[in-house]
Amino acid sequence: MLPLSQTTGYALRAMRCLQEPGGHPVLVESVADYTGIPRSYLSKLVHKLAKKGLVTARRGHHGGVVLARPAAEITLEDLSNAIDGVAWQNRCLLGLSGCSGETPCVLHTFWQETLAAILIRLRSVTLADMARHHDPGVERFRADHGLSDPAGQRHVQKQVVRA
Amino acid sequence: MLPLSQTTGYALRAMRCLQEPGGHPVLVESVADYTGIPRSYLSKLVHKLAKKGLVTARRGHHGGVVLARPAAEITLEDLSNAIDGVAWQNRCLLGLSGCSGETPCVLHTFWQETLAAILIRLRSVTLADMARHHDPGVERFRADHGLSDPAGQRHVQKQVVRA
DNA sequence: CACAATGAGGATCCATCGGTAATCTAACAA
DNA sequence: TTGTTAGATTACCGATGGATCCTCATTGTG
Repeated sequence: MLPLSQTTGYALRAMRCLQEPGGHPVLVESVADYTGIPRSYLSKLVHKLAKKGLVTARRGHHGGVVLARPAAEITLEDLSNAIDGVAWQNRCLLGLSGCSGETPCVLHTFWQETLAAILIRLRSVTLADMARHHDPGVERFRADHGLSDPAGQRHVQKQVVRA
Repeated sequence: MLPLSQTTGYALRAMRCLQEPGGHPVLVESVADYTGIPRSYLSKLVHKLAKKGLVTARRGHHGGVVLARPAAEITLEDLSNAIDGVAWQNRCLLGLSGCSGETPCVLHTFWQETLAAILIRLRSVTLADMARHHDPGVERFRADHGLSDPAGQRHVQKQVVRA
């Protein structure tokens, strides 16, 4: 019922390897080799992300994939919505089709507050935040592919969530 | 990756129809008819809940299902754990098998805090809380089956969750 | 004991998700 | 134009979750 599928994890890992808009395209194959994500599956995933406007893909010589927006403007929520959709945010916890704001089920308010808290957190983390976190693997990858190093800081921004 | 499957919703709806330990057993078929949950599927679900020690089922004449613990001592977390298990609580958001407390991924702390917040909320709601919420449907069901009315208050206890 | 009531359990079906492989097609270079 | 290098597309496989049907096993009643 809740999202954040394995594929969303793939998307996160893959997009960490990409350049900001205008930068050098990276091959799907390179990303697959480095991350361990199956190539064919990653190819479809990239295509999906392209359709959602999160990345730009070009075929042929010097083709590859680039971020379609600055990393600082791509949140975990964007990824989740692109891949898992938003249907789960409207589903009744009890599975009642008639449950809504006007005719709420016993747990309607409780559940909506829970979902809101989750979404706030997902919205608080961007790709840029992830890049700021020290990660030898990704840094080596970027170096190997002649990509810019986005930053040097540590740790994802600490967040406080209230119901 | 996250739990709270459709089946967990079924379990919630079904267990709301049951009596406290020592009370009258209710037929699986009655619960199925009232809730709309498919009988055969509910039968298996009840069996699973029985194995997990949440309900007691007896076959034959005057058989049926009863809660194995007081409704006030059965939380949403209990239901979730019984049906969806706890594996999702230990999975890395990025899907990295090597991610753990000692070798955390970029989002390890963020994700653990998110899960903790969710669990706190799930732990804060009991079957008894749900019963206190006014619900004509369930009340009619209980009356039809000669079951006690657990309370008369309204609304699930308001919860505050902090990261 | 025989029968009826009632949960337990097996076989099977269908949709979705993760995954694989082969082929098609756009982009560029020589 | 021809060939090579990419991503795009299609078909298909296997595992899992939800669901159905039919039969088995247990429990109480007369």
